[in-house]
Amino acid sequence: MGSLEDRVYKNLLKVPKGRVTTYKELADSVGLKNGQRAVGCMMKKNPLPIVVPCHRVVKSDGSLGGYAYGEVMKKRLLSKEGVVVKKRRIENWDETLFRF
DNA sequence: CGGCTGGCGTCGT
DNA sequence: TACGACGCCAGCC
Repeated sequence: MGSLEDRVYKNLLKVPKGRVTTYKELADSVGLKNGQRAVGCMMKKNPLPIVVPCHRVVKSDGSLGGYAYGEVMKKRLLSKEGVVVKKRRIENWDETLFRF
């Protein structure tokens, strides 16, 4: 507890369904100014895939980015939560993006 | 302990 | 708007 990854996961849990956050925002929220890739690594290593919704983490330009279980699955999961994804791009970006 | 890779970001072309 | 190059931080070999 208290480790970097734990803080990342905890912050990610704050993101409600139907909203998403970005690697940048998440990294910044834990004190890392340029830890976007580091966050990606943590998501990839995600020890609690069910509890931690890594599919709600997308790129800053509105594209979904990658996903350990495939981008298709990521898109499906997001769509199920109400996030509209149009050709690898999230619609209503400012409405969908959750800010800490 | 050194080097490479990766679910990325930002800037320049 | 799309693509390429460089930079960043945390793991893995």
